[in-house]
Amino acid sequence: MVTIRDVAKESGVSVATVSYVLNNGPRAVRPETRERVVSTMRRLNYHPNAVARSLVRKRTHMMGILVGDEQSEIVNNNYYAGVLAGVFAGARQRGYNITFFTAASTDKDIEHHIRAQRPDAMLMIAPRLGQDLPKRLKSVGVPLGVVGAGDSYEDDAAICVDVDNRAGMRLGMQHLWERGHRKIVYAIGDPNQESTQVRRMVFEQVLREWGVEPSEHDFIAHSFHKEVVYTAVEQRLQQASLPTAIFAGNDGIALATLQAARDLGRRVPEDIAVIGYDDWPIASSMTPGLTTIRQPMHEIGEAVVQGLANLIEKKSVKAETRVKRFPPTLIIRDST
Amino acid sequence: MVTIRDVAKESGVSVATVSYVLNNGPRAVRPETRERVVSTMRRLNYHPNAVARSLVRKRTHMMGILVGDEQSEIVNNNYYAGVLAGVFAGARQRGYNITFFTAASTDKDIEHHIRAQRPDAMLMIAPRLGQDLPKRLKSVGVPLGVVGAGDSYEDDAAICVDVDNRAGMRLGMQHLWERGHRKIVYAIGDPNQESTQVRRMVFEQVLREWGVEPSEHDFIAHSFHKEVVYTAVEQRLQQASLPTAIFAGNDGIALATLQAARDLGRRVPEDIAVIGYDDWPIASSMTPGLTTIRQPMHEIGEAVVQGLANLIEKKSVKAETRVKRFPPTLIIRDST
DNA sequence: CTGAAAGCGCTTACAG
DNA sequence: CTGAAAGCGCTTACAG
Repeated sequence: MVTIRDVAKESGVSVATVSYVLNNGPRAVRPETRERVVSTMRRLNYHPNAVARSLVRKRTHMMGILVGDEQSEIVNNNYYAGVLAGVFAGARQRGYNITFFTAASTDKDIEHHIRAQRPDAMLMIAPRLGQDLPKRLKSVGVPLGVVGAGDSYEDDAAICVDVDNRAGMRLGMQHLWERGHRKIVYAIGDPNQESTQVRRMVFEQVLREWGVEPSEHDFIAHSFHKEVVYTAVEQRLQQASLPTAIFAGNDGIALATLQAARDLGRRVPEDIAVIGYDDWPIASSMTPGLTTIRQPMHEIGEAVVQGLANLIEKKSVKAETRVKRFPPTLIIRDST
Repeated sequence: MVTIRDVAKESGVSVATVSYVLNNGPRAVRPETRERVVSTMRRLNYHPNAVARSLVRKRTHMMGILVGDEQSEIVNNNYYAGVLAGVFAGARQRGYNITFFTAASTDKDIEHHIRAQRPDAMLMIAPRLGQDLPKRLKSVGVPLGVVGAGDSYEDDAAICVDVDNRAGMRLGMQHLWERGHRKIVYAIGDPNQESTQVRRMVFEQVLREWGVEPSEHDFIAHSFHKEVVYTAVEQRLQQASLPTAIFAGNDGIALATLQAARDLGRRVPEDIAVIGYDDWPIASSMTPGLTTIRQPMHEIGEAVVQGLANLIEKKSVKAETRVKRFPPTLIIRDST
């Protein structure tokens, strides 16, 4: 590998000078000298070693994401994947790489890993509630960007981006109301997610506004696993006092719901309406096409990275960009 | 940040000694000394700087993946995502991080980026054919692992892992034959993918074995985009000389195919049978449940990383592990 | 406008 | 068993 020293020697200048042409400053270099250096860099096929650079600059141009024991999110959760695509796009614009830290499992391990690797920032996508990692990161001094956790980590995260879940839930409920639905069951996701909590709250709130007192019976599944959802829907649809609509916690839950309804011979939306949340790419291909609440996953992913990049580079960020909420959209298809 | 020097001073030893206890060798340290060093490391909350380490060791413990202008694969291609999950699992086992290089677009950029970042290896998942990146990487000296490209990059890649596509295609064709299908259309994917090429070849071969001369008319779509597939299937199903079955290039194509058939009022499998390829997590949730050829995506992802790790660490790899083919499985559901 | 030198935080021969 | 020192490949004050 050719180093800065080789280029210096070959150009008859000092390594300092080579460095200054490499970085376009901060000190000026005489045009002829710069020319000469540039051409020998090209001739020797020189590429500055980013590792050495990181060491002295104390900046790795890398943002980290943790990947746990099971990496099922990437495969089974299109929200996660959609946000990730946005994260990559944002990282590309700002010149960051995205590193998945695989090695760690306990919070302590993770802290160790991060202190060792020196990412410029860390990212959490749809984290579970009640983790103390954000606090640890804060003490380590690595800025944290959190996506899809509402304001639950607002104190310890530098950037919080999410969809406006209250608005999204109301959008869906209002749509069901307009379609004449009064008896609605919520096939709700993992209670350990902030979004689940908020949406549940709004669901109950809206029910009360309709003059209906919500009960535990209105919630089923409590999980994102398709098998669990399938069974829960199957059971609920065979009990007395049938709902006319099911609100699904996300489009994955909606898919399992459609499947259970189909297997029971129920027509959607005639016998039972189904509405999802997220608008996964496959939503329009479901049978029937799924009505759902769209989250701008790509924009959300881009936004965290932009926010973090601003923070890293400008050392500060406007208060109104620290916490960002994107508006959801109601996408009406054939399932309601 | 506390450094090795702080620990040395605080323990009354040299930095060399601290380094040797840190790495458990290669030189022995007196037990009492080691004890003392370990405890001050803990007390000072010391975490060795991986960047500095990488600089001297010339090993980053990182494998890189390129992400292009559009990152749609992660969202729309469950094969890619499934392999990725396996890659993460393998990386975790062997102590590597996975970095997505976002910055580059041209091959030259990419080479530059890689020379700068110094990944221990690079990974390509389902790459398009005819790229010269593999050759460039070879000249850079970074080992390359290729997944899902058959043997097309065998000369320049260090590790090639894939499913046995010939076997997979035969499995599907034989199943269709047994179900009585003689007139089959192949909704084929992007011709720029090795898998597409191989499967097409086997498709034609099997047809000839059946005594049927394949024609251009037997292939439709030539793309992985669902809109393109939808339109192609829609048109084909309204022409004369209807097929009794459609073989889809992957499960995404199969989904769009099912959708088109449904919208035309065709019953699956009664009017038209559909078989997919890959076995995405949603395959069982389609309407009807999709018969498909399963690829062990997770194992494939793990295998590349294991192969590369062996290469990096042992400097060599057995010839039989350099190229690896996993057997596919026929998963029979309700669409055939 | 430019060079010589210190330093980033480690590892590892060299010498005892 | 251990320390002093060189070196990995850069950046950036310091001095001219």
